[in-house]
Amino acid sequence: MSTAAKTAVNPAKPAGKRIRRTAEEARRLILDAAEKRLAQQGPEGLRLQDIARDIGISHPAILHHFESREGLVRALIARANTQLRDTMLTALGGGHTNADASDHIGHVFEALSDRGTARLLSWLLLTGRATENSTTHNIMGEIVDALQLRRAEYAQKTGKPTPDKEDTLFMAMLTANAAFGEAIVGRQLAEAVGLDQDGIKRFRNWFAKLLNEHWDGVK
Amino acid sequence: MSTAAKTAVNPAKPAGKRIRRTAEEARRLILDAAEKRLAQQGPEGLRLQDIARDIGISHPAILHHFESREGLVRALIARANTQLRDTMLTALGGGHTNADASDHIGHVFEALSDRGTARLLSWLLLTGRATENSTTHNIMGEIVDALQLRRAEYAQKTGKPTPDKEDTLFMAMLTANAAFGEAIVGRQLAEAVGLDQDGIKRFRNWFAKLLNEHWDGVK
DNA sequence: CCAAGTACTGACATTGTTGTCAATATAATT
DNA sequence: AATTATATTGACAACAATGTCAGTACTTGG
Repeated sequence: MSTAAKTAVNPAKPAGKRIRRTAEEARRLILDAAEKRLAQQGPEGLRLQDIARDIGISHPAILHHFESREGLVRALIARANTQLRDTMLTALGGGHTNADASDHIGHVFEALSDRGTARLLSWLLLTGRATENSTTHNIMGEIVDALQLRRAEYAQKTGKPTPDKEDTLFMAMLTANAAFGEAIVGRQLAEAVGLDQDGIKRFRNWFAKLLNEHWDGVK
Repeated sequence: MSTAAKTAVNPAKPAGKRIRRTAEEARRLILDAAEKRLAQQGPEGLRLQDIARDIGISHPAILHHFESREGLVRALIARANTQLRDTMLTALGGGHTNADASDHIGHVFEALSDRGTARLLSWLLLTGRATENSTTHNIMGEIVDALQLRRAEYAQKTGKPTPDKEDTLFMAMLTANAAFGEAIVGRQLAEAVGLDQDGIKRFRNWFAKLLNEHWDGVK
């Protein structure tokens, strides 16, 4: 009986200007927006509709580029990982041939805690999603190796014995832990004890110095 | 009109044994289950139906005890905070009159990273829910004060000058950051570099020793 | 043993979010 | 200019999660 007249949609289609990006551009835009929301509002702020609204597109567009929400998350993980590795390696590698290692560790520290990278990765780890990802594996290994190399050079130059590799590993681990911790509780903690931005800077310097002392003075 | 015959529900009510707890017991049970799920599966694992299923009740029961999901979360925050403070203060206060401060810091470290407390708090911080809570405020302040006191005593006993309070603050901050970091990335990092449980223990000892050296050797 | 209070449940309402689909607009190519 | 490819959209479908409600069963106090 009343089966018909259901296909009629909207007779008036005024037609609008539509921004059309390249797939790559669109993906980048979406990932940026997603990352921002994640860093600002935490895990529960990752809703397709919100992200879409943030950049003025419709949410199916996101689905078009990433298949599913899960796909978006995966892409987010992948990008965060490569970004992290790049930042880390340049922080360790480029130019600073003469600087000591605690300086390098400081760079690693900043690479981790700056931007939302650490927060993002923290969430991924909290949700248990980054388990299968082996990138962390390689990163940590590379860093420790690089550090150990520098320490060996430094030790030879100053005539001291080459430090134990586990000691280097622990320095790197402490740095990573502290950096992640700062990314999460840093702001809270800082304002809890009345530290301003400059105080945080002093803290980082203090930490670098602590590592330096240890670097020089290890048995 | 077919308005009637809609009130008829289930004619057969076999009646079943029903477990009835005291309100307090029920609340504790629910909070435990919620905490467990949060620690295991992260933020997205906090669904009323799941929690209810875990302990064999219906999800409206949870709502009955906590008003709303938000109420449950609040209760979770409150309990985590008091638990944390209690653990911290006993770790700092009781009995260890002669132990040095890095030992105390070790206790704080473990109090934070043991159980799921740090993970739980991390999630709360990541979602920005613990902002208004002033407990962190007091905790951190108390700890730093207590530490500073011990350092002053220690300094006087060994004839050294009383160390700067900011130095103590930074030691506490580093410890907190590292503990939180370890709670989140610790396991990942450890297995990434091939550290077993014993290795993690060695790392903690190493860290305590590092703080000890600094404690003694500060200018 | 009766009554009152309340922990608890099943069914339903409501809302919000992901995902699907056909249609449309825009850029690139011929 | 016409054709092809695809980025984009609005409307709808499907589902999941919180919340509501009337009614049920257990405990306690008289």
